[in-house]
Amino acid sequence: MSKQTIPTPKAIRGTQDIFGLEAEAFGHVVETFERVRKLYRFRRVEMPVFEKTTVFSRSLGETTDVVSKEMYSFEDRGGESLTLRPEFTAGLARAYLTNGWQQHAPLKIATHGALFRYERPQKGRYRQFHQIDAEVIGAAEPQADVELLVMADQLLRELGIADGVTLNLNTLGDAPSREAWREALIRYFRRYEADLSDESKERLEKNPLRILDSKDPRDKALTQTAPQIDEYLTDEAQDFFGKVTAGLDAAGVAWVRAPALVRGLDYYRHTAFEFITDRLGAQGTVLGGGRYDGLLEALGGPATPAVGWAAGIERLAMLVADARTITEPAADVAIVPMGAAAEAACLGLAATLRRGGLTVDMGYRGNMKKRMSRANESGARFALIVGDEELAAGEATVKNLATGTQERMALHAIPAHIAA
RNA sequence: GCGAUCGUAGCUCAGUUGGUUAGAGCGCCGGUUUGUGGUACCGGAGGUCGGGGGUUCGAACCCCCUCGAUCGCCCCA
Repeated sequence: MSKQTIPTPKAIRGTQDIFGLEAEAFGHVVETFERVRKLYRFRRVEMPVFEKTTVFSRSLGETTDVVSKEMYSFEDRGGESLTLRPEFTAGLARAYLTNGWQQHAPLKIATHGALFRYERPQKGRYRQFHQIDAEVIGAAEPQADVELLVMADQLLRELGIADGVTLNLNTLGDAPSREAWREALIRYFRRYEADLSDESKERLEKNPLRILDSKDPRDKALTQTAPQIDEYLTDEAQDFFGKVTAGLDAAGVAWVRAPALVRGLDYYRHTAFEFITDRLGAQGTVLGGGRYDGLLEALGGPATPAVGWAAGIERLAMLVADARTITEPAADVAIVPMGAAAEAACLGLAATLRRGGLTVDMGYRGNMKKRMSRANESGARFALIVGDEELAAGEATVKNLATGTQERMALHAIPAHIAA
């Protein structure tokens, strides 16, 4: 562009500047979420983007990858370790405990905003990314799981991206079920340890459930015949899962059982789910969540059942943009003043029309040809041309940009003409 | 953190085995038209070839480093 001696700073890796149509798609996702969440009476929450590091390290577990290498942590001037939130749930749980929101239990809340993880960027995966999030805290009932899932389903439908998206559903059972299953898996995989991929050999020690969703063909051969959670579900856990699936069926939400869908951390119980699309490659999960009875205790609170989900706005926006359901809003009218006197008068005209709810474009500069050209690009149905002649008569020339026909008209008659 | 592919104009890309002043389309600006857009024609601006180093008489092209992007792995709480 120019010979600069001052180098322009570049954007941070993994961040994005979202503009125009993409930003419209992004906003559409958030607006749709806001609308749907109100239908289900989820209350809005605004949260800080940073917390004490312990909020995340305790709730997520010190040894998880997220905590050990993916958090943006720093010390403030008082020497306290703070962290940009890598997820919503831990902060919401903290707020629930520190603000006494127990009084509202069961509390249905929703929020959205930026999250930060120090990861290698990929399609639909960024270091600063954005999610919408819904949680029910203080409800042990399967109805909470159902309500969240039905809401998620409705959201995807209203976004027009439900085609090609499948709800994958699993249960991890209650604590005894989960523990029995976990031990059975360890016994099973230890027998075939030599045949496992290197990653899964390590998972066997750290996070055995994760072997089940390994992509390595060597592992896949073994996971086929691995013990299933169903064999280890207690009656209570079975009953819980049955109520969730029955609720989904009653609400007309399609789902498939995904026995390999797991959550690594111990406090995950019962329901685990992901809405997965076939259109985003390796980043196919479009919305995911589950029940996390036990998290609140990890933060020093009383035993509190909770369930929730989150969805990446960028990924949803990509699907929305692919579906071509989004356009940048067109103007209703474009005003084309000619001359200084007309320009001043047109500021008044523009304000009047906008106060009346019309979308109005009026350029800052340019000759008439240029302004007409801009009027055309704005998508306006009408151009209002005001020169000295019109001004003197209290009129404007109203040009229909689609047909090219135009007529002189009194200013006060314009709103009705446009509305017609 | 690991692997692969790729960085040329605002955008999408071309650029021969290394060989003069690096091209096209779209977009942008101006003109044909100083009160009329969308079409057409004419003209113009715009490039440290991502950055640095090296090889060579000569590098957009070859080599090394680096930054970034894309795709995948790990991970996805």
